[in-house]
Amino acid sequence: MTAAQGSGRGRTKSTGAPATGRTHDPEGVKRNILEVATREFAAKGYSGARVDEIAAKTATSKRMIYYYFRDKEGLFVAVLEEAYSGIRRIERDLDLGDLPPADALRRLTEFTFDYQNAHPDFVRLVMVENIHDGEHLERSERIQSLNVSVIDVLEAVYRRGVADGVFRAGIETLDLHMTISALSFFNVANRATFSKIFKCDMRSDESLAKRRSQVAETVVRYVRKAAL
Amino acid sequence: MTAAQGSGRGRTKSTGAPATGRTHDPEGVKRNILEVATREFAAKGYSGARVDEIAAKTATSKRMIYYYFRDKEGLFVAVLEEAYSGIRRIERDLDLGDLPPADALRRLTEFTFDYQNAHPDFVRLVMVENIHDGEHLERSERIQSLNVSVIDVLEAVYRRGVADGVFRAGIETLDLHMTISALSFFNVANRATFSKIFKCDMRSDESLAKRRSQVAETVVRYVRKAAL
DNA sequence: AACGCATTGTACCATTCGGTTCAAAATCCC
DNA sequence: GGGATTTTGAACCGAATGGTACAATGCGTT
Repeated sequence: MTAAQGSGRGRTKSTGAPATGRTHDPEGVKRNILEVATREFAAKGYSGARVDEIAAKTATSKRMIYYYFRDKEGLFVAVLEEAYSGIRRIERDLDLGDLPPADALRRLTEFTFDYQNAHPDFVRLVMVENIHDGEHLERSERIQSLNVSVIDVLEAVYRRGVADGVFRAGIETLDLHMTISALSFFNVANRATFSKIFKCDMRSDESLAKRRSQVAETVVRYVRKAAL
Repeated sequence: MTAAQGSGRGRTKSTGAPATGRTHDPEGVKRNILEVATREFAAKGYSGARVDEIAAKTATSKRMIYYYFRDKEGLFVAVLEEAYSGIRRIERDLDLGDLPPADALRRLTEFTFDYQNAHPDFVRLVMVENIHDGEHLERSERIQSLNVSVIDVLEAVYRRGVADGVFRAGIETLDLHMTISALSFFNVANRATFSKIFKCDMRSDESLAKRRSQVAETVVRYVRKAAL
């Protein structure tokens, strides 16, 4: 919060370096603010995050936060929107090719697991939002309108599996998705308390790889039609 | 925050009713504060909870909070300790009788699922603590010393299942517990966002019962030795 | 019946926090 | 190249917040 900003912001008048930094770069400024705010809200929760501190870690000033996002709540909603569109975008591009249903389901699960692990900030924001009963999520039209494509992908895989006779019938896609989410989410969300209480490491590459395959196995076994 | 406290606290001098309320009742006062604080921290997170508001909802005053718990952090740690000893106490008394391993595992899972559902405040406190990277949990000797008896119970059931040839070998108890926790936790923790995004109800008795049996089924299928 | 300690209430304080004022500077567009 | 508009910064503000000073009251003990 000291050196990163201040007097010499590297895009001032005299040296005249319009190369990278335009002096007016609204999108860049907004993006910058959102990135910093994402980290702060994820790290300290909604109330714990301080607008002043977010501003300090930004290349711009507090004034700009209020200029672009109106107030703290507006900023948080924007952060949430960004975070949610992140996964949705990736989910949409998820291509399971023509894998056999069980393999496709396994891959989809592992993908979810990996995504959550790679994006702890997203996971934490979801936690924060849940503490607040999803009130911000409710307020955002943009999030409401993001259609959840995982469900479709998952549905297709499941149907294929049932048709092939490898999956048992009667499972609802949403329930299946909930299982996948729950197992993936927990590993990131409850890492701190769980690992402290049970004195284990949940972040090492080995633990992650191991857990990842367990989660996938759990999901597949849940839908697989029992042999015999 | 209005009528519940104020002038007539029902235990004042003149009417002299020593029946219930002793004027000096440290334990009662502490308990009262902890109850209120639990609700507040669970509802609004650590930073979002206000000491003044907790005090206002108490039968006593802010002064007492600082007198007994030193500061806001001390209060939160005490709240966490209470919450954790809650489950531990129940876990300890969990008796699975001589149920066949699969049934015992199912019951243990359902028990965990039910407990979390019956104690959303506990779940939320764990979320809050995770947002803060478990720093308070680390500080509490009392929590550190609470031994986690579920693991022993689970271990016993699992071993019995392997011995009986109904469970496959090679599963670590801790991993199994993580699966049970994850599936139970999610339903309470992410209720708000999940139900809003997928437009479903996760609190009705039917959904809960349905989900409960799915979770148990998921766990059992994970450990059960595949027929054939 | 009075001492001393645990317990409680009131009023208050310093700081922090979200948010704003006011005006300057840079840019765009003609 | 100049005026309207957008973008930015520093200082400032009132309310809220965590925490305390101080005094007082009740209680068990002797």
